[in-house]
Amino acid sequence: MGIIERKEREKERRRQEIIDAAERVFFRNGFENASMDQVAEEAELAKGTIYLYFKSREDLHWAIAERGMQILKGMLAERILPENRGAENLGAIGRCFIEFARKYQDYFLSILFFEGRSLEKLNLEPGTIRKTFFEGSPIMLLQQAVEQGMTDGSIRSDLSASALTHILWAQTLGVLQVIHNKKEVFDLYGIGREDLLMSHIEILKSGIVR
Amino acid sequence: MGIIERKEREKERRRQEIIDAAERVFFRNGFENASMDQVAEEAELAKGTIYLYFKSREDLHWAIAERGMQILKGMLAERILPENRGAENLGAIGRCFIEFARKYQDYFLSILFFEGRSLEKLNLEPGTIRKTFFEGSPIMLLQQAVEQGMTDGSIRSDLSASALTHILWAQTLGVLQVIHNKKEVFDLYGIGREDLLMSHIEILKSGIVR
DNA sequence: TTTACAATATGACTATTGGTCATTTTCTAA
DNA sequence: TTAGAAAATGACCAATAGTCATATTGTAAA
Repeated sequence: MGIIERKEREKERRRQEIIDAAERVFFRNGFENASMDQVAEEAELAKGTIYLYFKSREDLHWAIAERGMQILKGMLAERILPENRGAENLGAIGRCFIEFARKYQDYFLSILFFEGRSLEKLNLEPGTIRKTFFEGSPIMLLQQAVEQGMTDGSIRSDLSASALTHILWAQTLGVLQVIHNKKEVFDLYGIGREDLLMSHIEILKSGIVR
Repeated sequence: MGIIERKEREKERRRQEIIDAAERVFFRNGFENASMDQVAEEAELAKGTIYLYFKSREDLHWAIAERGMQILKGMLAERILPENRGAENLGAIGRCFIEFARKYQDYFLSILFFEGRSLEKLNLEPGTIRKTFFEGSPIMLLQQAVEQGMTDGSIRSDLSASALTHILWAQTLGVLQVIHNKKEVFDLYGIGREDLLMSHIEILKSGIVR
C-alpha cells in the first residue's frame, strides 16, 4: 500500500507548507500582529484548512519555535568538539547561542516568546513540551558539555549538573531578552549591548570554571 | 483656587481606583484573559471612562507593573544597609528579589510581562520607560550597591558598574522567569526549583565577588 | 437664579480576529 | 460506476479592544 504512505508524505508536506507561510507572515508582521487570515491567504488555503493541521494559532507558532530549536541544536552540535575540555565547549556554546540570536533573529524571538510564557496553560499535547525542551533539545547538548566539564575537572562539580545547565540557559536567555527588549534604553544611556554580552560571558566563566 | 486642586486630586483618585479594579480583575483572571469590560464593571464605570484615564489596555497593565516596581524598590531600600559591604548588600538584594517574587507573585508577573516584551513598540509616553526602568527604579538601588562594592573592594571592578548591574538584573530575571514558566517540567524531571535559585545565587557570587 | 461652557461620563457601535462547522470537493477502493 | 472516506472550503459566530456622538455634572459669570 504505497498510497497510504504517499498520503502521509503529502500531509506532512502540506503541514510544512503551512509553517512556511506562517513564518513569512509572522516574521514580516511580528508575532502579535499576524493573523490567521493572513496565514491562510499566504498559504493559498482556506482558514478552516489551517485548523485541520494545527489546533490553534499558538500551536502553529510553537511549530515555528521548534524549527528554531532544531536550527540552534544543529549549530551547537557543530561547535561542540569531544576533544575539547568541558569548559571550552561551554564557551563555544555561549558564543554560538549569541551568534544564533543574531543570525536567526526571527527564530530566536519565537523561542523567546515561549520561554516567556507559562507552559502550564499552553494546552499542548502531553509530551510536546518534554520533547522540545528536554529530549532532543539544545539544552541537552549544554548539559552534556557541563557533565563532561565536571568529569574532566574544568567545571565546578559542587552543584548538580542539571541545575547548573538550566541556570546557564536561563541566565543567558534573560540577558539576551533584556538586551533585545531594551535596545533603545541602553542606547540612550550609552550602555553597549556588546559589552553586556561580554560581561555576561565573563561573569559566568568566573562563576563556574575551575 | 482650591477647586482646581481638588479636581486634580479627584482625578488622580479615580485613576487609582481604576488601577485597583484592574488589579483585581487582572490578578483574578490572569493577564491574558481579563477584558476591559470586566475592568469597567469592577470599577463601576463605563468602558469609555476607562479610556479617558488610560489610553490602552496595555497602558493600564503598565500602571500595575509600575506599582510592583515601587513595592520592590521599597523592599530593597529596607534591606540595603550602608554599613554593609557592597557584596553583602548584593546578596541581600538577590534574596530580597526572590522573596518579592514569592510574596507578590502577581506584581512580579506583571513586571515579568513587560520585561518580556520589546519596549520599542509599546507606544508609551516618552520618559515613562526611562522613569520606570532607570531613574526611580529598583535597578538603580542595585547599581548603587554594585558601585559601593567596587569601591570597597568586595566586588570585581574590571567590568563597568552599569553593565554589571544590568547583567545581574537580567540573569536573575531570566532564572526566575524560567523557574516560573517551566514549573511542571522541572517537577517532572525532579529538578528542585529551590536548588535552581540557590545555584544561581552561588554562581553569581563566585562570578563577581572578589 | 439662570445661563453658558467645560469637564466628565456613558454605552451603543465598529472593526478585528481566533476558531467552528455544515457543506462541498477530491480521492480511493470495491 | 459508485459509495464512502478524507480533505478543503468559507460563511458564520463570539469575544473584545477601542471610538464617538450624546448626555450628565460641575463651575463661574451674568
